[in-house]
Amino acid sequence: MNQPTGQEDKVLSTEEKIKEAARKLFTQKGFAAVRTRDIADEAGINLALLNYYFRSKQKLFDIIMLENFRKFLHIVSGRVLDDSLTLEEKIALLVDIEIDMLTQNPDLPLFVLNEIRVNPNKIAMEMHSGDVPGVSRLLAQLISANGSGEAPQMQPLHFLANLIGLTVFPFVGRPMLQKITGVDEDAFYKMMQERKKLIPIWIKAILNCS
Amino acid sequence: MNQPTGQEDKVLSTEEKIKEAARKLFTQKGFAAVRTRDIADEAGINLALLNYYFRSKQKLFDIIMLENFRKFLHIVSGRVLDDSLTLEEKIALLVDIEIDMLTQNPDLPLFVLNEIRVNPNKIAMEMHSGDVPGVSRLLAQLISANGSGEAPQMQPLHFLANLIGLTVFPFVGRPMLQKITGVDEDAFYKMMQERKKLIPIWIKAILNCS
DNA sequence: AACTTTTTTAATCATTTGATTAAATTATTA
DNA sequence: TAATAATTTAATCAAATGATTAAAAAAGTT
Repeated sequence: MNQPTGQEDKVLSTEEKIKEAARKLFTQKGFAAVRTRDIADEAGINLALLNYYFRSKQKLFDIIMLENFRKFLHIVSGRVLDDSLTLEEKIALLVDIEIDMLTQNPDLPLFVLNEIRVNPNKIAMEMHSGDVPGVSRLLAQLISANGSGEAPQMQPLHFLANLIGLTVFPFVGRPMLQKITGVDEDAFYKMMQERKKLIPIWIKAILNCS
Repeated sequence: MNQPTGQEDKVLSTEEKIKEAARKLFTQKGFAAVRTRDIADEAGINLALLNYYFRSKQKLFDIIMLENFRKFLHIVSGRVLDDSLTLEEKIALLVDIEIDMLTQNPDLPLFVLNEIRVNPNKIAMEMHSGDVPGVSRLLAQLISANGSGEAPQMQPLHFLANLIGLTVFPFVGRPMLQKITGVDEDAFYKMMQERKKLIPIWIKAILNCS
């Protein structure tokens, strides 16, 4: 009758309904701005069930936070990790994957960046002592490229800040950018698709100009 | 005896003490995560004085929000507005000013970006119907440069996203970037100073490569 | 069907929190 | 100095909020 028809959260267990409601609200507004009653209403369940399944608001939040972190960071590791691609190819792949992820989860980066600022240590173990798998290999590749004459030197932090900044920032600043430029939502997301091709070119230009 | 010695908030009126405490906490943690008692404690005043001087938590927050917005956006307009500088010169000036501002107010961008997301309309009038003075002139200059053969075409949104992304993002993502790259705080802020010179070069390279 | 376990509900608790009040203190004015 | 106004304080209120409880309903088991 009703297979996954599109958006409705049918055929979800109570526990899943709560979690999805919590994910939506927490990711949108952060821990402090969300009431447990908001979550219960959004999920369409009795308030007590939240505590029945998840013990406390904080424990529920922690689950969502961890999943959001993984979604934001682990994108990188999976496909970029193994292959023996060139630096340029990896960049192109990474940007492509990341922009798709951001298009589907536009609230994610602001949530993650806020959480990291509030609690820089809680994330520490998630990127196990500063080692997000894919990224560290990418940086190693950058450094070895630094040695060869191919591209001039660039500090890993500058490189990462540029790559993530160009990729992620437009999503974080979307309302501001739209307001200033007058671009509507459709056009905005089309331009984000354009950036899949543009950012790798720009990064290359940046690497070859200092 | 004690002139402005450096950091202490001496010789501040009660009203000013409350406002400074509120600015610090609200900018750091947002509206919902801050208690009026936190503000009173931080300011070292009686809780009732907050309402005596500012009526409500919301009204106090609105004042701080407006000032933070102006600080974040109006940087641009002042000095970049009048001069008859070239596009490149304006970019260099803008990046320089903005990085100094961000170094002194590292919490500002995340606060502003959060607020804009929560309430995109409240900001609308602050950048009066999409017209931040300095920026609109900058974009006009970009578009006219688009016409001349000097630099290839680039959409204003891409241009702005790149410029702001390269400039602002490192501050928003500082804890993450530090954790991944292992760069300590001193080195980080030194690199932000480097970016004053680097970003204009990079932007130029980006404009000349598509 | 009888019984047990799991899930759900409505009601309630204890704290927290934004705000107010009336009295006390300090500063200002006449 | 006396009177008046402004500021500050401690106590308190009412609503919001996270959490719990006991009973009811549903699902599962024998």
